[in-house]
Parts: sequence; C-alpha cells; structure tokens
Amino acid sequence: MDAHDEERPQPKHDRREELTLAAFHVIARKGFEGLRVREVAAQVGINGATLHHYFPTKEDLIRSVVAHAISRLRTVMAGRLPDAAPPEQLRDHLSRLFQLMQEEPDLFVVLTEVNLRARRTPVLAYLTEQNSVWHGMLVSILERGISEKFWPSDLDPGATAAAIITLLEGMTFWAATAPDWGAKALSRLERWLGIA
Amino acid sequence: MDAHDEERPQPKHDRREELTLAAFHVIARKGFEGLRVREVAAQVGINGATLHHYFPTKEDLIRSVVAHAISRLRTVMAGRLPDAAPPEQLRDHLSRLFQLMQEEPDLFVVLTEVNLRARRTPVLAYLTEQNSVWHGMLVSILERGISEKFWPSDLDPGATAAAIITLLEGMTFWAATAPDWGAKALSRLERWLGIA
Amino acid sequence: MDAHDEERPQPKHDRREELTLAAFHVIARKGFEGLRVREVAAQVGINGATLHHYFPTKEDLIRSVVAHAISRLRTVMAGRLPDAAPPEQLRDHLSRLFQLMQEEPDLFVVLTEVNLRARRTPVLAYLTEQNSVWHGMLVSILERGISEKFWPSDLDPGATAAAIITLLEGMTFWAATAPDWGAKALSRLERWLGIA
Amino acid sequence: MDAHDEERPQPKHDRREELTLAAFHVIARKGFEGLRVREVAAQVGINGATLHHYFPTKEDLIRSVVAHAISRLRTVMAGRLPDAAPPEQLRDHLSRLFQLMQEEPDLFVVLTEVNLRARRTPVLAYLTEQNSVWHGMLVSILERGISEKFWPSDLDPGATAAAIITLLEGMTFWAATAPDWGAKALSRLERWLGIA
DNA sequence: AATGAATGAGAGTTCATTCAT
DNA sequence: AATGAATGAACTCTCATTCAT
Repeated sequence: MDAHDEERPQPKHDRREELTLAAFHVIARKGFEGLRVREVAAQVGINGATLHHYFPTKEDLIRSVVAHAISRLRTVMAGRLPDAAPPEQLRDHLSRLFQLMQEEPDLFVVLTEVNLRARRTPVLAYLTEQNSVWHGMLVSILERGISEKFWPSDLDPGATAAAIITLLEGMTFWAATAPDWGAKALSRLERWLGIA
Repeated sequence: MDAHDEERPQPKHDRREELTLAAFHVIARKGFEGLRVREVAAQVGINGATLHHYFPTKEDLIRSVVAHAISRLRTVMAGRLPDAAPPEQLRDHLSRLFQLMQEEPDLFVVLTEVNLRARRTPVLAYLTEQNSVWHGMLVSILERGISEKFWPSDLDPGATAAAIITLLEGMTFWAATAPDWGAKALSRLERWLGIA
Repeated sequence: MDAHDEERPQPKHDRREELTLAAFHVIARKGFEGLRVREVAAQVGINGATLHHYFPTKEDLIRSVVAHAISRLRTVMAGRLPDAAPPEQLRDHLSRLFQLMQEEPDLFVVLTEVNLRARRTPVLAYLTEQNSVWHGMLVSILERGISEKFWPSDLDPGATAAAIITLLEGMTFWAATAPDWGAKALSRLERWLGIA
Repeated sequence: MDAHDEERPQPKHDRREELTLAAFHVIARKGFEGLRVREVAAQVGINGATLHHYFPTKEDLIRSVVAHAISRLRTVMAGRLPDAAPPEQLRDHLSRLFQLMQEEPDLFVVLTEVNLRARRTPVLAYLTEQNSVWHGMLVSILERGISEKFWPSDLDPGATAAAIITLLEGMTFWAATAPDWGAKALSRLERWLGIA
C-alpha cells in the first residue's frame, strides 16, 4: 500500500541533487577541464537544455558541486567526542578524516581541483578560509591538551596544527595513487604527536 | 665558418624554450583549464599558427612544460653534500625545497596541476613514478642515519619518508596562500626529525 | 443567475487584454527583436506556458498587439466634426493626431515597428492598406474644401494628402526624440495648408 | 597582360566589405530580428566561424553595417553646388535624396531599422545627432535664401527645415511601398517652398 | 486555468588545427 | 620560419513550444 510511495520521494528536488552528484563525479574523473554540461545532463537522463532549468549557468552548477563537497567534508570534520581527552579527540579527528579519504577519494580529488581553482576564482575563495577554521579547531584541541599536561608546554600549537593540516592536505594526492603511503605517513604523524 | 655561428646561438631552439616558459606561466596563472595556444604564441610575439611549427599539437606543448617543470625540480632535488652526515643532508634537502617553494611558487602550482592531470592522462603518469625516486632517496638517507646511530632503530624509514613527502606535497597549496604556515609546519617537522 | 456574474466580469478575456498590453509595451521598449513571451507572461504574473493558453503561438500574440494598436489609432482618426467646414475638419484631424503622438508615443513606436515588419510578413500587410483608407479620407476632405472654394482649384488633392501623410509619418520618429521639432513641422504644414 | 590584375584588387580587405554588404542586405530583407551571422557568412561563401575572424562579435558586424549606411547617405547629402542660389541648392538637395530613395530603397529601410534601434542602443545614438547636422545645413540654406530675398522674411527657417526633414523621413516608409505617393508628396513640398 | 518540467532547434562564440602563400 | 585565412567540431545558452498533472 505504501509500495509506490517510495517511487518518488521528492519528485522535483531530486533533480538538482542528481545533477550536482553527476557533475561531482565528472569533475572527479575529468577535472574542471573536462566538465561538459551536456554530459552531466545525459548522465541523469535529461536533455542538455533542461539542465539550465535547474542551473541557469554552468557556474551555478559548479557552485552547487563545491557546496556539496564542502558540506560533505564538514559533516565529517564536525567536532565529536566533546567529553574525551584532547589526544583522544585528535586521534578521532585524524582517523575519521583518513577513513573518509579511503572511502571517498573522489571527494578529495574534487576538493583539490576546487582549491586550485579557488586561487583564480575569487567566488570560491571562501574555501580557503575554511582552512583557517580547521586550523583554529586543531589549535584549540592542542592548547587544551597542553594545559591539561597531555603535551609538553613547548609544543607550539599553531605550528603543530599547521603541520597536521599540511600533511593531511598532502595526503589528498596520495589517497588514490598510493594509499599505503598515506597510511604510513599518518601513523608516523600519530607517533610524533604521541597519540598512536 | 664558425664566425657567424655566434650571431645566433640557438636560432630556433630558443623559440621552443620561450614557448615552453610562456605556457608554463599561463598554466600557473590560469590552470590547464585556461591554457590557450594562441595566448602562449602571442606572449612570445608570434602567430598562433606558427606555434604549431614548434609543437605540432597542444599536447606536445604541454609535455614540454611538464618536462621543464620536472627538470627544474630535479635540479634542486639532486643529492648534494655527499660527504655530510645524514641529518645534515636531510636538513639541506628540506631547506632547499622550501626555498624553492618560496622563490618559485609557480613551479609547484604547475606541478600540482600536472599531478591532478596525471591521474587521467597516462602519458604524464611517469610523474608519479618520480615520487618513488624521491621516496627512495629519502629512505636511503634515513637508513644511513639509522645505521650511523643518528636516529633510533625503531624509526621506520619508509613511513618517515612518506610523511616527509606528504607534508611537503601538502605545502604546495600553502606556498601561495599562507607561506608562514608552511614555514611553521616545516620547522615542526624538523624538530620531530631532530634536525632543527 | 446573474448574481455571481458581477463577481468576475470578463474572467478570461481580461487576461488576453492584459497580455496584449504587456506585449505592446515590451515591443515599444525593446522592439520585435526583444520580445520574449516569457517576459510578457511574467509581467502579467503568469507562467510562460500559460500564455500559450491564450495565444497558442507567439505570432498570435503579435497579431493581437497589432490589432490593438490599429484600433487605438482608428479611434482617434475616425472622422469627427461632420458638419464643420473642411479646413476646420482638417485642422481638427491634424491636431488630434499630434496630440496622440504626444500622449502615447509608444503607440507610434509600435506602429513603426509593425510597418517595417509588414514589408516581410504578409499577414500584417493589411496595415499598409490602412494608409489607403487614410489617404482617401484626406482626399475627400480636400476635394470638398476645393469645391467649397476654401482651397484653390489647382491644389492637387492626391499629392497634398500624400504630403500630409508623409509628413505625419515622419513625425513618428521625432515624437520621442525631438518633440519640439515635430510641433514646428506641424505648424509649418498648417500654414502651408492655410489652416493655421 | 593585365587581365588577371583585376581578379583580386584587394586580396583580403574585400572580405570585410563583402560581409558588411551581405549583412546590410540581410537586414534590409529581414530586419535585425532576422540577422543570422551564419547566413551572412554563407552568402559570402565562408564558414560561419571565419566571420568571427573579421568581426569578433555580431555587434561589430552590425556597427560596420551602420557605418556603411551612414557613409553612403553622407556621400549624397554632402553639400554640392556651392555657388548656386539657395533655392537651386535646396532643389538639388531634395532631388538627390529622392533619387537615392528610388535607387537604393534598401538603404532607407536599413536606416529606419537603425533609427528604431538607436532608441535603445546608446552606441548608435550618434545617428540621431546626424539629424541635427542635417537640420543645421537646411537652416543655413534657408537663412541665406531669406537674406537674399528668395524667400519671405517671415519664413521660419527652423520650422521649415523641420518640416522638410520630417516629410523626407516619412517618405522612407513609402519608398518601397508606394513610390508614386512619395513623388507626389515631394512635388507638393517643392511647390510650397517655391522651388518647383 | 495553470504550472513545472522537458525538449529540439538553433544561436553566437571558441579553439586547435590546417593550408596556401 | 612565419602568417592570415579558413575550417569543423564542440560548447554554453536561449527560446517557443509541448505535455503530464
């Protein structure tokens, strides 16, 4: 009796999502260089012109992809384990990110593309700010850990946060190419941080 | 017979270099997405059609850019201080790379672009192999350092090399965006490695 | 049975008029070149598809606009002062037309557009015939004026009517651009006709 | 021996002219509404893309057409008979314009199209200024004629010039539709001006 | 009566590449 | 070696129109 209820959950809003995801995967596979609105439309099974019904402009579509990628990342990055000890929080954070890299390498490919593009398209510049937020979050974890004596007081939180981010950022490249190196680099980092 | 040889040292070879460099900078500024052969030609002061005399195909031009970028990198990466102690060698290696990032950020922007592209264009795949060479070089330095008691024997050379590479690779993004963070991350790494 | 008749006087006929007027103003502002059915529909507050309920085709809409413009013109051109002397009739005719130009310049802009288009769209060709009617009307006034000795017998009614029409037609362009020149030209004409 | 000299007088500059003329005729036949760059290119026998080699943009092509039309008009309007008496000058001016209308009705069709468009495209607004120049020229002829007693002193030069322009402007419409009316209107005007 | 979704035909424009000179 | 001219294929985007609901 509710069998056909599932056939179409959100009759029309689906399309925007479908298109965004399709574009997302095209970018992951071919880069911005290889993004063709017609292909995206075709993958969803609609006419190329119809895509413009949902995204007036190619840039609008791209913006939607970027928003999707960032929100996907943010979901995972969101601070968890609020009551745990700082080292535990940090390890949790790193392992969750690493797991995401394994499970959704495309996400990081796209984010890298976007990062590169952000340098020239000011509209996407707020993506760079995202890093500041990330940095701030790590610093606060580290500072708490220092004040709670988990880490020595001569550990510079800012520099350490920068090192963590830099290393993770670098792993992006490897996620697809040489995943084992990524894992090794991460475990090495965790030992340096004393959270292995 | 060699009197007029000095009049024009590399009459035409110059042009290939000029074009390669021009293309290099266009890619750094606008990415592969924004590379137009006409613009490259114009920057050198020749007609777009003439470019095809030197590079029959756009891909040929790109290949030349990639070769240029890699050779530029290799020059700096080439092992120096053969007689120095391993920690010294490692520090020298890192500082030279870092210096290059400061002085020629474009080089790393282009390398990142290429890296991304290498995933889909098999022709450029050999760039990835380059990383293996780099990794091997670091491993050999580390192994020598361990055997000479500069580093503890439980330091995994492979993982540490991976961490170093990953962190440096990640710095690429920051070279232009937040150079100070890069410096901080590097000094943090050097302290971890005990070579600060 | 007619109680609820007053609730909505012309339920749907209104819409046709609304749309016609909206299209009329779009043409006046942007010409045929800039006429978009969607914009017309939006100005009336309905969906673009709905417009096709009232006007199956864009051409149908245009035809309605033309009909509207002509009927508007005809209302003013309709012979008045049937009992007045011919010069009086002529002056009345001219001044009424001139007043219309001042008050509704859009009407003449649209008519000019239509005139231009009529040359290629035979459907609108009957607009040109309209001029014949106009010409005939002027000739009859002039002939009556000659036979009643208001004008000399050597005044060629056909040529004079043609001159009047031509001059008024030319004023169309000026109505918006340089209204004072139009007034001057008209008073000059009236003096030539001895009806100033 | 010089037979093949005539084959190609201006090897390349021809094309711009060819294209301008082709576009000119398309506009005359179908209006701005019906101007398609591909058709223009085809009429000259070149690929649609090649047109952009000469006119980067459709607007550039249109501008060239407008410039052509205006220069064509100016050539004829240029003051001649500098030593003749004012009435003679005026008659010459009118008859030359009328002749042009007969011989090149397309020119006036295009000019009307442009005039209409000038109202919305400010770039073409200088076309309207052209009328001021024309008006000034007529005023100076009339003023000279008045001071030399060819016309009564109560003839308002400004108003008369406006009437002349207006009437000629109106003839534009008729040039193609009903040429005989144009001729009649003109002769009527000449009699009013006493230059018949 | 009204709509959102969808479409096909085409528009202007871009671009790497070719070719005659 | 160098060029201007030319091209074909492709791209994004527009728009009147249709259709199921």
